[in-house]
Amino acid sequence: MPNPDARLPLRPPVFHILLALSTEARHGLGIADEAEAASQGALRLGPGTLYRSLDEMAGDGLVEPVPPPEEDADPRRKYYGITPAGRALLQAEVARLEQLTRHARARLAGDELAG
Amino acid sequence: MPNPDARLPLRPPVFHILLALSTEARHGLGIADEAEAASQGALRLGPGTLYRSLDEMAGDGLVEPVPPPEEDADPRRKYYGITPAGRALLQAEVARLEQLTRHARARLAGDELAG
DNA sequence: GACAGACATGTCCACCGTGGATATATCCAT
DNA sequence: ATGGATATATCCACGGTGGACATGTCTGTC
Repeated sequence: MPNPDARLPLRPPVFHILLALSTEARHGLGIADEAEAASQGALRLGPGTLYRSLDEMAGDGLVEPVPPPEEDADPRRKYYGITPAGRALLQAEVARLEQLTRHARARLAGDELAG
Repeated sequence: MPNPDARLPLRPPVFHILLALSTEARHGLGIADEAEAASQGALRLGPGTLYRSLDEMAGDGLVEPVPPPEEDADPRRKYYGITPAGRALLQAEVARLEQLTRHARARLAGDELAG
């Protein structure tokens, strides 16, 4: 992945899945729960989007199956971890969003008065 | 609009149209050009999305038709300006994106080494 | 040990937004 | 006057979304 920017912008489900996996490996529904909590309920990841995205992302090398982090984990759960390529792509997207918000902030300068 | 957050997140075209209008009134294609320049070519606003979005946003009171800013402007051009409601919504979305990037940055702490 | 309900993954389908193609009209330059 | 560029507007095929549904498995209770 010489140029992650070519894959940007990330679709919201892909972004939130990468973000949820950035701290630790999780299983499908655990990712959805984490994404919903992190966005304060704003994002609801339906099963269709969730599992299809995970398949695609695994095919693209952004995430990969990993063994369960706990010995006695529910064997139905399939855990995924983020790959270096996935982390690089997440960083590129965050940088892009930061640039976007900086640009917007510069344009909205002075509007704080209007609350 | 007592609670702008209820309309979040904004679809990318709506966000970029509001952003392009945040500094000055513009006409349709001028908005598309500005949005493309501001995103360094990353966003291409097709005519379908552009004019449909403008119609919807005008119906929602986010933008409104305004007289041409120049006396000798091309009469074919239809200029739009951002309304207070549109500006409030744009601010809410920027705040949401900032919170999202802060959250992501906190999780990616230490990754700068991998650059 | 059998049953019921919850949990986890996976598939299918209808809806919606996107953006390119196309159409129409008008402006500007030669 | 003619041709190319500009501007708005509509139409349609494509892709993504997410809810409904299906299947299988685990856990708790009696």
